[in-house]
Amino acid sequence: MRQSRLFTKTTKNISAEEKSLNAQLLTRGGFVDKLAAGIYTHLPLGLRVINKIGNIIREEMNALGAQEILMPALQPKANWQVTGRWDELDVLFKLKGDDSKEYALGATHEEVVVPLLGKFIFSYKDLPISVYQIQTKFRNEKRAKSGILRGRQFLMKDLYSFHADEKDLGEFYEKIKESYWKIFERVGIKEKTYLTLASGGTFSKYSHEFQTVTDAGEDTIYICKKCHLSINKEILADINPVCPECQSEEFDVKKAIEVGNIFKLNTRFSGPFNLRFKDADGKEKIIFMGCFGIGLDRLMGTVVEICNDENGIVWPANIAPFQAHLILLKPDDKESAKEAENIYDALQKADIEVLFDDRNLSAGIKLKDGDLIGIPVRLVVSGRNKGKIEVKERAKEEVRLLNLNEIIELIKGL
RNA sequence: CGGAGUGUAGCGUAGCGGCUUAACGCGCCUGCUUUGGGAGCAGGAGACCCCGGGUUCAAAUCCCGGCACUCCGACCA
Repeated sequence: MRQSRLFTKTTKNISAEEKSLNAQLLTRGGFVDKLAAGIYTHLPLGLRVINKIGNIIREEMNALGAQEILMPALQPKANWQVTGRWDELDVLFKLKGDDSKEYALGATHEEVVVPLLGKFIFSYKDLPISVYQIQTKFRNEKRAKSGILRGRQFLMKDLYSFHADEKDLGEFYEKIKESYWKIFERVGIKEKTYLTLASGGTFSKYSHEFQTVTDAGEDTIYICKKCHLSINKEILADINPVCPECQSEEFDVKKAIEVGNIFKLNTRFSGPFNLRFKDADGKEKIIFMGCFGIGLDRLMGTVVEICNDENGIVWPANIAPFQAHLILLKPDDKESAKEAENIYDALQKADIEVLFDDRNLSAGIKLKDGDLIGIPVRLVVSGRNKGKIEVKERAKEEVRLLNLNEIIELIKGL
């Protein structure tokens, strides 16, 4: 894509009121725009990141055999009354149509997915099954905060699994854990992420959260020095002061942000909706469920909180908005302009996503913008280096002169 | 939902009761000069000073009430 055609612009001036680092960098770089507290537009660069995160999640969910669907955000009151959550769930947005029928905006989708699957699951032969979606969630947070980390509207991957018994649910739960680790590895935050024992809410005693350590986090976790399992402060009183996994009593205390949460719902929702199946022995049995979430916006914000330096964002290669940032430093120099056009074409033919800064602006602006936007590989064409292209990786200091083939190899290897 | 702070041009800010005809920086437009780390000169456009009420000869400025945003806390299936 030609940067001269990108309608968003970077800016130096953002409100002193915006304290959150992820919001500062994403706003300055033109990735997001805030409409209201906790409500953001994804601009072209930001949407590309979100889509890459979404596709990584899709690949891992599909690998588990889960099937992608898309459920409605607008949900009838009646469904929420079945589970009692119309009155219980204080973050639920409620609204009335002209006909005075009442609706909820989906804060989560158990109330839709359970009756949905009830239309298709009859026999033990239909189990297990899992479905997921990537969809907008609405939660009326009393206080939106931390930039895109806690919004009132956000994209979430939520997967719901259906099982014949508790044992099968437990096995699937372990598989999801592995799958989540792969996702967090691919988006570049695995090293700072800890499996964390947390409250199970109203569903079960405990759940597991994937908590990524950053000072921007809202949660406090106790990381076991011995086995690296961590414990959310919220339940520490229950099991204090011993790690359930290894009995160690030594912890590192850190702030962290919850990037994923996995629950054994058991029969909390299959019960009220009477979701049953006929087992091989001819008996009607209740279905066991699990639910498994990852917030996409929050994941993007978490990556930004971790991957940055004083000059801007440093995107991990797998989720960067583009793979390469080609910068034509002196657009008036016809020879290097032609060279840059040729490189642009060649990279695109090699199937590399490239942002081409062809703007007629000063060198300083272009280089600063490049660092702020944070694309992993920067290619500078200035007419200075005949036959070679100046290459700098965003995460490194070193500048190298390479030819086109070497560059393509470098980018594909990241 | 409690506490605190802040709302002035597209953005960031100054001005906080009378030399105010609302100023400065960024951005934007014109022209010229520039081009390896947010360039220079000259000219120009752009503001219901958040909304509503009040005090006063006089309100961006003081008072009251909204609304919005930010931070702290509570909350966070």
